[in-house]
Amino acid sequence: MHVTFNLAAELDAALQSAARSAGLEGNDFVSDVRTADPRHGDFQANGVLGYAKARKLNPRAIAEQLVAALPADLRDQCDITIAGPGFINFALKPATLLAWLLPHDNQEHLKAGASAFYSGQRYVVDFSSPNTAKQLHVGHIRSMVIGEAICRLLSFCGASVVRDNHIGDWGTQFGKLIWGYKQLRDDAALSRDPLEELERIYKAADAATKSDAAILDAVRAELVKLQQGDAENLQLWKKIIAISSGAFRETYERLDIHFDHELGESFYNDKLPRIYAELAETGLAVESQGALVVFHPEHPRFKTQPFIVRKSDGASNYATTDLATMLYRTEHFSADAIIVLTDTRQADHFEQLWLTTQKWYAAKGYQLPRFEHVSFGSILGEDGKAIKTRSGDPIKLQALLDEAVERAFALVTEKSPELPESERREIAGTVGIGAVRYADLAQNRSSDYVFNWEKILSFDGNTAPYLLYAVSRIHSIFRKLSLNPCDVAATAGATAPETIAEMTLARKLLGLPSVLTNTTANLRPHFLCTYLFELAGTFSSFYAAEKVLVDDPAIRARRLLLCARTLLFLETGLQLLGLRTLTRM
RNA sequence: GGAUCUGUAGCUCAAUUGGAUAGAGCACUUGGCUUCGAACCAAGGGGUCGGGGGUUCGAGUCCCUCCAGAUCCGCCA
Repeated sequence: MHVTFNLAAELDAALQSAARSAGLEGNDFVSDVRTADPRHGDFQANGVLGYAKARKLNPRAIAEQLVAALPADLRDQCDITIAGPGFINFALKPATLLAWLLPHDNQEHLKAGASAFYSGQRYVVDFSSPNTAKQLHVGHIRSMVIGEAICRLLSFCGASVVRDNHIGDWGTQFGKLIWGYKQLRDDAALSRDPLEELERIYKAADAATKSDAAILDAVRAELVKLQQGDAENLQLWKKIIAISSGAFRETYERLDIHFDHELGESFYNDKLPRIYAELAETGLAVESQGALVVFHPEHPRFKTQPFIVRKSDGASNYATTDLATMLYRTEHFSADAIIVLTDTRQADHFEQLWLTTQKWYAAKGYQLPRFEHVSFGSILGEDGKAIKTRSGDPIKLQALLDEAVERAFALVTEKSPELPESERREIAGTVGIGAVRYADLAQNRSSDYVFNWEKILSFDGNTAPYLLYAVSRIHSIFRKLSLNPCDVAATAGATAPETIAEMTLARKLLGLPSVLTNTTANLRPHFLCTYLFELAGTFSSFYAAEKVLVDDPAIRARRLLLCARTLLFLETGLQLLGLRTLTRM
C-alpha cells in the first residue's frame, strides 16, 4: 500500500484486486470501504456482507479468503481483523499514520491529493441570484454562504468551477420600478442610499397600482415600452441595475463571495425564441388556456400541474429563461454538472425544469449534464417563525452582519481586554461574520433552523468561535517557539504517535479525505463542519492531556507535527467553508 | 384534496445514505489552572429515534399507514 492522500481508495483498490485473486466474482464485488468508528479501526469494508448474502455464502469465510489474499505490505501497515457478521476492520499502525501525516504538510499538497476527486469536471454553480432593486436580507444568506462553500470545495477537489450569479434583472417588477422612478423619486434619498430608495419606490408603486387602476395601466405601459426597446426606459433599466449591483457588490466583498459571471435573466432575452421553437418542434410543449405549457404524464402531479413556458399574454417567464439558461450552460460552458442553489420552495419548479430538460435534450440529441437543485430551508426566529424585525420587515443582511460584528467585539473585549482596540475590531470582524456563516453551514441545509445569537457566538459547541479559538491556540504554540507552523525544523525527527491522545488525534486527522468526498458528493457543507468540530475537540483533549513543549526532542517533534497538521486541516477546512481565520483572538 | 420536506435527550442539532452499544453542544451535577491560551478539558445523569405495521443477517435510515408542523400546487421568482 502506498501511503497516498486517499487511503480509502487505496484500500478499495487492494480489496478489489484481492477479490479477483481470491476467486470472487470480482466485477460484482463492491468493497464498500468507509471510515470506521474508532472503536473498530480506521477503515472498515462491509462489502462481503452484501456479496455473501446475494450468493447465500458464509460472509465470515469470504472475509477470511479476502484478507488472506491481501498483499503482504498492506498487512504490514495495518492490523486487519474480521468482526461481527463479516466486517473487515483496518487499524493503521502508528508508523503508517506518521507516513501519511508527514507529506501532507501544506495546502498545496492537500489540494494535490484532493484534486483527483473531480479532476476534469466542469461545474456551473448558480448561487446568490438576488432580484434587482431589492436589498439583500437574511433570506438571501443561505444561497450565498452555502453556494460559496460549495464552489470552494469543488474547486479544491479538482473541479473547474464556473460561478454564475443569475440575477433577476428582467420581468414585471420593472414596470413598477420605471413608473415609480419617473413619478415618485426622491433624488436626495437616491444619492444617500440608492438601493433603499429604489426599494421604497418599488413598494410605493406597487401599493399605488393596487388602489388606482389608471396607475396599473401606466405601469403596464412602461413595461411594454421597456420590452419593445424604448430608449429612455432601457436606459432607466440599466441605471436601476447598476445601482443594484453596486449595492450587492459591497455585501459580496464583505462576505468574500465571488462570481465569474453575472448572467441575469435579461441576458437570455434573445435566446428564448429557440426554446419555444424546440419545445414545439419536439412536441413537448402544448397550448393550454392560451399559454404554452409542458405536462409530464408519467408524474403523479406534473401530469396535471403545468410547467408554463409562455404566458397567455405571450410573455416569457422564469421557466423560459431557466430553460435557456440550462442550454447556455450546456453549450457555452460545456458543463458536466449544473448546480442551482435556491430555497426549497422552488423545488417543484426545478423538478419540472429538469424533467423537461431531460426530454428536450433526448429529443434533440444534446449531451445531458448532471443537475442538482441544492435546496435549503428557512431561517427562523426564536418563535419558530420566519425571522423578521420587530416591525415585521425582513432583516437586512448588512444590519445582521453589523450586529454580529458588534456582538463579537463585545465578547473579544471581555475576553482579551489587553489587545489593542484596532486588533479587537479586526478579530470581531472575523469572528462575527464567521459565526453567522458557520451557523448556516453547520446545519443540514434541508431543514429550517432557529437563529440564536447566544448559540452562534458561543465558544462551546459546533461554532465558529470554538474553531477559531483552537486555531489561535495552535498558533500560539508556534509563536512561543518563533517558528512558522509550516517550518520543517519544528517537526523534523518526529516519531510515530504513541499515547492514546496522540493516536486519537492522528487518526482523526486521517479522516479528512473521506470527509471531503462525502461533503462534495452530497453537497452538504455541514459534513465538513462536523468534522472540523470533532477535530478541534480531539485536539483540545490532546492538548489538555499531553504537554507539547517537552524537553525530549523526539516527543516534542511528534507532538508539534500533530499540532501543525491540525492547524493546517482546520485552517484549510475553514477557508473552504468561506471563513477567514486568525492567529490570535 | 394532491405533493415535497421535517419530526431523534428538557432545548438546539448530528448520525459517513442499510452497518456494530444512536452521538454532540446548551442546561443540570461533580472534578481539573504557581506548568504550552481554563474562550479549555475530564466525568456523570438524561432516549418508546412522532405512533403502528412491514422488508432482512442488520432499520433512526427503505416500503405502507396514521399523527403533527412547514412549504408548494396555472400564467411571481
